[in-house]
Amino acid sequence: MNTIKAPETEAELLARCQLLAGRTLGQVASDMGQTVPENLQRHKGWVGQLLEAYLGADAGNQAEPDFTDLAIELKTLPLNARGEPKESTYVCTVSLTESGSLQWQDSWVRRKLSRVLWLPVEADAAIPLADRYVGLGWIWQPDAEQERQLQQDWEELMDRVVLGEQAEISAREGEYLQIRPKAAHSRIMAKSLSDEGESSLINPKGFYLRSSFTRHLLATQFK
DNA sequence: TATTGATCATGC
DNA sequence: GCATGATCAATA
Repeated sequence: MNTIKAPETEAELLARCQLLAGRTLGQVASDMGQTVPENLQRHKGWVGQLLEAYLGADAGNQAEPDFTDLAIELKTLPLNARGEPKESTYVCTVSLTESGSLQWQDSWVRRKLSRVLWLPVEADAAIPLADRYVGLGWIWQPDAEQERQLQQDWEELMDRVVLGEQAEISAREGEYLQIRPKAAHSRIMAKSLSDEGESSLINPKGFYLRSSFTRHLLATQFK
């Protein structure tokens, strides 16, 4: 499979996005010397990893932005048949052990979302994987209002994590940012901090952006 | 049918 | 196990 060097400037990255726009996943996979899986049931991260490779993301599975030099995070935006975001977007794992002293300003969520390259991709189940078109990506930074919304949700959720209530947090909480299970399966256990400062075992959780939030981003970008 | 909770692949 | 990349599928 082919390897592509990381873009050196934001302009170079955007130029690559323009090459990508209007092409199908099958064409991109072919360029990269990859084969398209039959479906995504056993390849859930395939689209994201293919596009990372095509654009030259260099962070691999490190806890860093995809384009380390540019400090830009790449996220695909799966679209349904109506051209709206189909799924919530995974942001990062909930910090299990360092939750106590964390401030929004240096939180993992804020860092990851400070500069995001959104890349819309068709994800309607009726379209064969290889025939799905990639849209035009754009670089987003939260405006004051969006950041305020995210910070508010984040602080409410983190308050409960700090109180040792992480195990009880449900995906119903948070207006734009939610916490959901994030694991290989529901029986694996990770360390968390209980209210007594003891460690307890729960299943790991992650932060997600609700599709209502990304839908708004999309509408603002292409209005 | 939208949403919540569960699950799949990969690298170290 | 935990980080990356997400979508699947049961349920409300």
